[in-house]
Amino acid sequence: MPGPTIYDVARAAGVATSTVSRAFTNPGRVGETTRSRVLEVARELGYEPNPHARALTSNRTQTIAMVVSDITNPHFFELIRGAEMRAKAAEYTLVLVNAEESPRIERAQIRRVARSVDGFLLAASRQPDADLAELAATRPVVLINRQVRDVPSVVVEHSEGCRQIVAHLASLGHTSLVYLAGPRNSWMAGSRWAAIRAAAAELGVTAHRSGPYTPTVSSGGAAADAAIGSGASAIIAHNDLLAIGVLRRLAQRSVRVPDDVSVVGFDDIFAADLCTPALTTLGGPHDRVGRAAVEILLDSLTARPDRRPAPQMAPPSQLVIRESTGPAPQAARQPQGGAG
Amino acid sequence: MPGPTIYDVARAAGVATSTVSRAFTNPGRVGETTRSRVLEVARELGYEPNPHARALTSNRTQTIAMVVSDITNPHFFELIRGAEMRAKAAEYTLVLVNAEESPRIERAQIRRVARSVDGFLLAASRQPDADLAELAATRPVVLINRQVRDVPSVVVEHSEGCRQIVAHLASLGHTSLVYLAGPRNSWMAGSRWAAIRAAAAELGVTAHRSGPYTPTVSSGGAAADAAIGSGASAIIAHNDLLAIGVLRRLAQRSVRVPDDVSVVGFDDIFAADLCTPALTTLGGPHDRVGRAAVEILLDSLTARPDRRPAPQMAPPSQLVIRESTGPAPQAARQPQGGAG
DNA sequence: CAACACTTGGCAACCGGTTGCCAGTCCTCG
DNA sequence: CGAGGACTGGCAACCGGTTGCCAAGTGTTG
Repeated sequence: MPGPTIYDVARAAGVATSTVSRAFTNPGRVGETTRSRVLEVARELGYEPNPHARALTSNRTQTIAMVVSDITNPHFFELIRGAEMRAKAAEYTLVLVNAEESPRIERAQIRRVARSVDGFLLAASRQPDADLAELAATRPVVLINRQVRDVPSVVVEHSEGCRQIVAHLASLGHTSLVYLAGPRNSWMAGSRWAAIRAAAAELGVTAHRSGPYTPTVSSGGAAADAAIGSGASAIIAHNDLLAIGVLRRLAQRSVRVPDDVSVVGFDDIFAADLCTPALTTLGGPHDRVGRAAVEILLDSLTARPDRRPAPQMAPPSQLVIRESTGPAPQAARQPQGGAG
Repeated sequence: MPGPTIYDVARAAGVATSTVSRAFTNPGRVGETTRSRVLEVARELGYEPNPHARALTSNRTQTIAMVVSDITNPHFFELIRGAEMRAKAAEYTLVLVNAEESPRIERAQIRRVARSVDGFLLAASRQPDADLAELAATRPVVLINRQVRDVPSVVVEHSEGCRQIVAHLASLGHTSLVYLAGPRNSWMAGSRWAAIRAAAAELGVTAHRSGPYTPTVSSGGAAADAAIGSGASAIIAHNDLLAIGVLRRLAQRSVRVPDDVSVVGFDDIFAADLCTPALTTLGGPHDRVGRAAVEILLDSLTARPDRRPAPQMAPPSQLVIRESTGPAPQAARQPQGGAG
C-alpha cells in the first residue's frame, strides 16, 4: 500500500538515500550517470515522492489555496478555472476554500489550511485591510479584486470600465441612474460606486446608491423594487447575478427592458449572454486574472523576499453591450416619493 | 514564522510531547485535567498542528481530491459546491483536480496527488472500468455519475428520467427523436442512450443517435445541423451546454423552437432557465450528489474495510419542463437524405 | 610529483508529529 | 494487607524525505 520510498530506491540503485533525494530535487548536485540510473530505478519501482515528508523539512508543499468569498457565485468559476490550469502547469495543486461571505469563516479557513499550503489567493476577500496586510506579512498572498497597500494584487480594471458604463448610458440619454450595491465589506462595491459617482458627476448624470444587497439572483427582487422606486431610468447592478434577479423582477412587474429602464451588470458570466434580454455587462478576462494571480504568487514563492514593490496588475475590462440597455424613455421619470 | 510545535506546548505545559499529541488526537488516552491544561496552553501559544508531520505517520491528511472531467463545465460547480461544503463540515479540505476530458491527464493527476489525499471523488471519470476498479482497490474512491462493479458511486437517477423525457416528447406527438451523444468514453452518454432507446422502443418512437460531441456550447452548431439532417422533430442533447449551443444554431438557421423542433438537455444548469427559449432539461440535486459522495467517502475512510457491498446511491432526477419542448409539428418531417 | 580546487557520494541530524510499550500511581477486591 | 487491574504519562523509535558537513576521487597547475 504505502508505495516504495526513497530507501527502496536507494537500495535498488546501490546508492545512499541522500543521493536519491538529490537526484530529484537538486539535479546539479549529483553526477549525470548516477542521476539517470537513480531515476531509472525509481521509475521501475514506481517511486513517487511523499509530499508530506518533503514538506516537513523543505516547507514547500507545491500547493496553493484559493479562497473565494462565495463558491456559489458563477463569477468565480472562470477565476478558479484559470488559476487551476496555471497551477497545474507549474505542478502545483490548487485547494479550494469557501469563505461563505463571512470574514470570520474566511479567517478560520485560512488558519486551518495555512500550514499545508505555500501561499494564498484571496478572491474578493471580505476581511478588513489590516487583517489582510497582517496575513500578507506572514505568508505569500495575492489578492484578487481587492486592493490593500503593499499587498500584491490582480484587480480587473474597473474605474475606466465604470466610466464607460456611465458614458454609455449618458449617450443613450439617461440622466439618472441607480447603483445597486454589493455587500458592505466588498471592496469592489465601494470602489465601483466611487468610480460611478465620479463619472456621473463629470457627465452630468444623477447617481444614487441603493443597498447593500447580497449579490445573488434572489436579492434581485428587492433591489429591482428599490430601483424602480428611485425613479432612475438606468440600473447598474453590483454583479450579473443581481442584475439577472433584477431583470426577472422587472419582467414580473411588466417593466420593459430596455424600453422603460436599462440594466447593466458586472462580470459577464456565462448566463449574461443567455438571459432575456441579454445583459449589458462589464466583463473582464477572469480566467486570465486567475492565471496572473497564480503567476504572481509563484514568483513570490520562488524569488528572494527582497523588498521590491508589491506587484499590482489590472487586466482590462470591457463593456459588452447587449440588449438590456437602450435609449432613455422620452418623458424622464421623476423619483416617485420614497422615505429618503 | 514556523509557529509553535508540540515541543513548545509540551515544555510550556510541563508534559511530554506524546501527551500533547494525545490530548489532540486521542482524548480518552489522557487525563481530563492534563488534557484541558494542554489545550489551554496550546491555545495561548497559538499552536496549530502541522498537517504534514501528522500525515507522515498517521497517513491521514484530512484532505480529499475531487477530480472532474472538465472544470469548464458549469454542471460540475453544483457538485463541487456540495462536496466542498460537506467536506468543510467534516474538517476536510477539498482539492480540485481537472482531468481536461483526457483519461491520460486524469491518470497522471490522480497519481500526482495520490499521496497527499485520503481519497478520491471521481466525477464523470473518462477512464476505463478496469482502471477505476484497480484504483478503487488501492485507495478509497467514490464515483460520481459513473458506475463500475464493486465501486461505491453516486449517480443521479437517469434511466427513469430518460423515460420521462421520451414519454414527455411522445405525449406531445413526437414520433422521431435524435440523441446527440456526449464523449465516447463518457459512461453517462452510453447509459443515457441505452435508456432513451429502450424507452423509445417501448413507446413506439424512432430514436437515432448522433455524435459523439464534446459537451460544450460550441459543439452545438455541428450537432444541431446533424440533428436537423436526421429529420427528427425532437432533439435530446447530452447536456445543457450542448443543448444551448443547439438552440443558438437553430435560431441562426431560423428553425423555431419548439414550433419546428423540440430540444431537451441534461443537468439543469443555472443558465438553462435563462436562455431563450428556456430549456426543458433533466435536472438533479447535484449539490446533494456532491454531499452524498463526500459522505460515502468519509464513511469508507472511517469504517473498517470490511467487505460490505459498495454503496450505490441514485438521487432522483426531475424533468424540468420549460419552453423548449412543445407539440410536434403537424406534418411530420422526413429525413432529408444524408450520406448514410 | 605535490598542492589545490572541484566534483560527487555518504553520514547523520533533523523536520513535527504518532504510537507501541513500559512504569508509576491509585483503586478495588479478596 | 497484598495482588491485580485500570488509568496516566513518558520514552523512544519511527514516518520519508532534506541538507549541512565531511571525505574520497578526479583533474589541474606549478
